[in-house]
Amino acid sequence: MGSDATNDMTKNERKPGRMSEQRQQRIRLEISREAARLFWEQGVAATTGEQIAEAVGLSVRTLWRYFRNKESCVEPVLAQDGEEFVALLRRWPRDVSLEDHLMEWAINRTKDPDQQAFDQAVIKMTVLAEKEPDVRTAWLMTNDRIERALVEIFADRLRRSPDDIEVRLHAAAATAVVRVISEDISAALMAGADPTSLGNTLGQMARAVHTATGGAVGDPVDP
Amino acid sequence: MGSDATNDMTKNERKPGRMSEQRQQRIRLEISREAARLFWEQGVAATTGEQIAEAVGLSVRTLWRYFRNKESCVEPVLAQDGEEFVALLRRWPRDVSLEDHLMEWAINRTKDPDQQAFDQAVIKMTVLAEKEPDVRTAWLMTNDRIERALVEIFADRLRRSPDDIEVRLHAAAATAVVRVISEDISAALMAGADPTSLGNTLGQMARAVHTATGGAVGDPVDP
DNA sequence: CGTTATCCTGTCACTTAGTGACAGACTTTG
DNA sequence: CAAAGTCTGTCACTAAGTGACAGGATAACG
Repeated sequence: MGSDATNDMTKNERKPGRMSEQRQQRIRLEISREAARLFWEQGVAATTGEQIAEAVGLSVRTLWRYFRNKESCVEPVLAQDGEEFVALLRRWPRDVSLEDHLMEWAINRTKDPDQQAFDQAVIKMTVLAEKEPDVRTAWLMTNDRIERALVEIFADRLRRSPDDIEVRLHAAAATAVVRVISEDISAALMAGADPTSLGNTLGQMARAVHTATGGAVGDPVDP
Repeated sequence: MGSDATNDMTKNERKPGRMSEQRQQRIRLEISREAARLFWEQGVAATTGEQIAEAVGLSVRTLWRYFRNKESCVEPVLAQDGEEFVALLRRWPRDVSLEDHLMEWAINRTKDPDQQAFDQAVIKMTVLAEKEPDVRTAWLMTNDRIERALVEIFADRLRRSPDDIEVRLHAAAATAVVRVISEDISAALMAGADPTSLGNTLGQMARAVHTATGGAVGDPVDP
């Protein structure tokens, strides 16, 4: 007695037949890419779940096991940049300003060709989100998740509670301005703008976050 | 020639059998109330379109003519407070601060009992939006529309273009903080908080908007 | 390497969401 | 009242999404 069997692992309980988290995500992303392609080519309404499933090589039933509805199929693609941004903020050193941190990242950033092709899909979906309501809901849900992540990150950085209303306000405002700038950049790139001016837009993001949080987030803080 | 017949009205083209805009909105609101009630009582998934239609006394076909899908049925209820807020901002005099304007409105506000019962539904849906993904998408879409309205309002007040990125950033940040405060208030009221402290929260909103816009929106501006 | 416990997946049958077409009731303008 | 156009319900239909079950795949363990 006193020992809960099969429960003594510290974390990450991997059971016999379960497939790796990584592989799950890969499949979700694969589905998302195809869904994004089809949505772009023929519109959301004209694209059926069957088409998406077929494009990926899955049964329709399995598709609905990975995504609860058609719109959410594009979320992994839409979340791409946001996740990267959130991951970047998690590594944000306390003694560095946001602008410097983003800039340094922009410089060290590697751009493999596969990634670039993928970025194209992200841009397309972000632009599509302006017009297609179903894609827009997916886009807004994605940003909602980013906001929740930022609450944690900001709380940590400001040494405040994630329940603190001010922290939540800062996270919401920051997410909102980052979203708008993303939309703006996507629209510009789609219109054929020069991508080399991207370093500038990261600075713009940093400044926008600083402004939208009333200066609370962006400057270095004491360790 | 040179005269496009049936097109010479200045605006508001009313055609023979068309019913008034007002009546349309009333029906939408009626549907929304019933949908909100059912969603609250039994959850979204367990509520069918047929149930909503029956509760209102419409055929299912007609229900789908008023709303393109199930989630969006609650949008009119969720939009209630937001629309009021937007209407309030439209009447915001240039020589008055946001805080003063909101406060004055709070004082002159009449509270008839039917309205109060309705507010209860708004609060319930706002709280429900925290957990139920389908209601959350509706809530986010509602706030997205508010944001677009704020772009126009801010552009007008700041005498800038609605396409100006800064104006859009201000609108996005402002909408975001107002949304978070709304969620906070709703949660508090649902938990049984005293509604008389509401005057204070309007001040909080005004200050949050001022902060989130970097001080650009909130102060009086010259006429 | 084989066993075993657990999963992931496909098939099938099913309910619900949502749409197109058409006919009749209704409503506003003249 | 007449005319023109809209709103609504009925019917038939497609597509979205789920529950149940059986077989194949997979990771842990010996």
